[in-house]
Amino acid sequence: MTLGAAHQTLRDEVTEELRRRILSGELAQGERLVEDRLAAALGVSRNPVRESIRVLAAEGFIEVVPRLGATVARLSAEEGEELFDVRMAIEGLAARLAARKRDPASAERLRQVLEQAREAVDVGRLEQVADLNTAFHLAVGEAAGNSYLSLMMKPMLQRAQWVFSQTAAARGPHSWSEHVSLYEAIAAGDEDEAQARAIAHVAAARRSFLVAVGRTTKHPNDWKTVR
Amino acid sequence: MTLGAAHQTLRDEVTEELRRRILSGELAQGERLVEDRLAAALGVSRNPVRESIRVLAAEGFIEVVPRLGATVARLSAEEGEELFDVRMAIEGLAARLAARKRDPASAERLRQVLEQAREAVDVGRLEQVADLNTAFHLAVGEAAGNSYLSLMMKPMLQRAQWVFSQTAAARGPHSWSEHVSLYEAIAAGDEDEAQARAIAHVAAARRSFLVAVGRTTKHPNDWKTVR
DNA sequence: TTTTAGGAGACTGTATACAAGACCTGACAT
DNA sequence: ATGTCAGGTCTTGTATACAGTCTCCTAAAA
Repeated sequence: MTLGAAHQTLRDEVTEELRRRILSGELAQGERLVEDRLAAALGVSRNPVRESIRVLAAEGFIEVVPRLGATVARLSAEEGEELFDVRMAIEGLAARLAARKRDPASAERLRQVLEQAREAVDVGRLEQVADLNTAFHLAVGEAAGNSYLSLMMKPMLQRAQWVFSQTAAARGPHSWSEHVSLYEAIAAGDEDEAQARAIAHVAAARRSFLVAVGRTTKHPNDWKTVR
Repeated sequence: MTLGAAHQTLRDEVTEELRRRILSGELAQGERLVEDRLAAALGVSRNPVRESIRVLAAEGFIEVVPRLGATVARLSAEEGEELFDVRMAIEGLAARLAARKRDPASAERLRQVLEQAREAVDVGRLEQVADLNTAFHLAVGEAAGNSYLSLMMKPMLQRAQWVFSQTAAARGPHSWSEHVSLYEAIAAGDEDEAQARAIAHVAAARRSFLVAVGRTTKHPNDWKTVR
């Protein structure tokens, strides 16, 4: 394997690599995660792998049954949809708090991500766009200046990205104009507007998701694959 | 140690025990968690302890710095207050969804917890009351029938319990009448009312907290319902 | 044909062993 | 006084070893 030198510990590298593989679909829903195999594949011992599994389980990407082992979680269409309810509540709050705080550095960070995204969209690097989308939403969360909110949002947004990647439900460029208008409301310090736009944005994403699920699956409740 | 036989694996027992010790204050904020010592104290090897630490870190009860070790997280008064913002958003949503769903089994569960709480209050078992309070809020979350919401709420509510226990900011019996009225709104299927009562309940808890820490309220947070 | 017993293999759970980083201390130099 | 360097200790990171449990396959019994 080629675990980068960015991390200090193998368990962090393994955690990130496993999360990446799950988000990218390399590890399919329901797929069994055999510690030995993963360890061998990543060139490490079982220990870092096990610790990673606990973390990813706590974040909801993996399901663990004692003595039976770990599997990649399954996302039913219903669970996918449910996530949007949570996102609306959480991201609406994040946008409101961010607007209230109106921190210049955070605003700069948002602009930065938007700029990167515009480039990535132009060049058509779809993979990167998904990451930047997550980064933008996360940056709104950070801008709220609420540490527990940030802690919650990170796995939540990664899960959202997962839902989309598993559904082939990418959103068009209008998603980015929604981001821009959300940014503007935050920068203007308009709490109500910021919250409303964040909620509307997630609601739009939900509609895209539902359309995609309706299109790409024969049995809406059984769009999951595997095992 | 007296690890019960309720669990199948040591790591689950250790996780629960460590969480309990943190919530109860036996392990103080900022206290260093030395794996060897914990393992010896609990009569297990370091391995289950390490895995527990990862889980509790993901839940925000422990902070880990690679190669330096783990410490019990510190709760500033500000962080404690911030948690209430998140709770209002999340628990408001949970109450709304629970009212929408109106599941009889869930309602029964809520009644059950309320009944147990009434007994515990009568007998004056304060320790148990705190647990039942958390159990009630969690039951509302379960009643919403949203799996990711439940996943989020469990650590969030435990953290809330921690905030209160660390602040000696217990609430009086009126907290339970608020619970009852929340239950009634849910059972009646009144979404708006349920959400409003949940938010009001958390807001009241926030005021108790602020009084206990001797802090003046920054933002009354009067924002209304969502959706 | 269905059911059940039992045993081999695979895998997880737990413990132990070893490697390496971080911190402290004290001597010595500037 | 400040700095820094060496060594020893404490602790975490990682690997390996062993034990216990589950699965699955096979074959005998009903």
